[in-house]
Amino acid sequence: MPEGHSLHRLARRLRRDLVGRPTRAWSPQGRFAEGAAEIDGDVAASSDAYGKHLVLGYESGRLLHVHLGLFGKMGRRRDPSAEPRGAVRLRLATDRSAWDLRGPTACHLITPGDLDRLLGRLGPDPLRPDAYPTPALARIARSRRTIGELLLDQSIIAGIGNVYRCEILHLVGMAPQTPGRATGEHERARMWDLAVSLMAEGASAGRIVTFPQPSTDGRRLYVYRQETCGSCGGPVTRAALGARPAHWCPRCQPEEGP
DNA sequence: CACTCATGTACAC
DNA sequence: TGTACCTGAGTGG
Repeated sequence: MPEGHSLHRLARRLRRDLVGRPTRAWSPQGRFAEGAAEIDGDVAASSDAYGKHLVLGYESGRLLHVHLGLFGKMGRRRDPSAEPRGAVRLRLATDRSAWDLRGPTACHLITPGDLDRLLGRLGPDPLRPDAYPTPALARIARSRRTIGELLLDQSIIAGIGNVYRCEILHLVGMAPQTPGRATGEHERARMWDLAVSLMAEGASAGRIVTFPQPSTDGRRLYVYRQETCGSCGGPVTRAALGARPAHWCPRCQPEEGP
């Protein structure tokens, strides 16, 4: 699940649950024992998502940075004293609940300088109200890289993952191989607007839905990991683009010139 | 049941 | 460039 929408949803739930409360922290699995000890008992002050990154702030000024990666999870337990199950990297518990972090790519305490550097290498996040997309869209307009690669580059736009990339390209009718510089201004603006609206819906719903609901066959996506295209019913093509498999409909998303 | 693959980085080499 | 992360949905036997 963890594209940007999941992290924003998680940040909101953690904010509701943790902020303002003294929070016990420890590492049942042991791999974050020292970091957890540093924030143990601290009062949580903020919970924010930036693209796919989660940052919890504490009243002491300490900052906890989490990136879930591909299969990291952070799940809520109602009973704060419930026994952790499995490989729990970090448990955060207040008087009302506990949160268990498993399998993250990153879980570190960071300095304000680290946070600045992190934010400095992220592009605008469609889910942040202050996001300013103009320079990012201009970079796409100048780039010889493919639009499929550019949409996954977190330093251009932060928070889009493989599902949203494929779905957004379908909705604008563009093949992922299209060079950034071959995209039109209107198409670039529409890709950004789609990212904003689709990811906001995903954050509220808790899952990615791009196909109009209710769909008769339970379909939620047009092309990502689909056999047939949700628009025309034709076969969906799958091919690695950069490191990751892209899915698109060659009929609805024709390749354009360079 | 065993096995593969996945919504993604981070780091070792 | 390859591997770690070590979850969980889906597939096949």
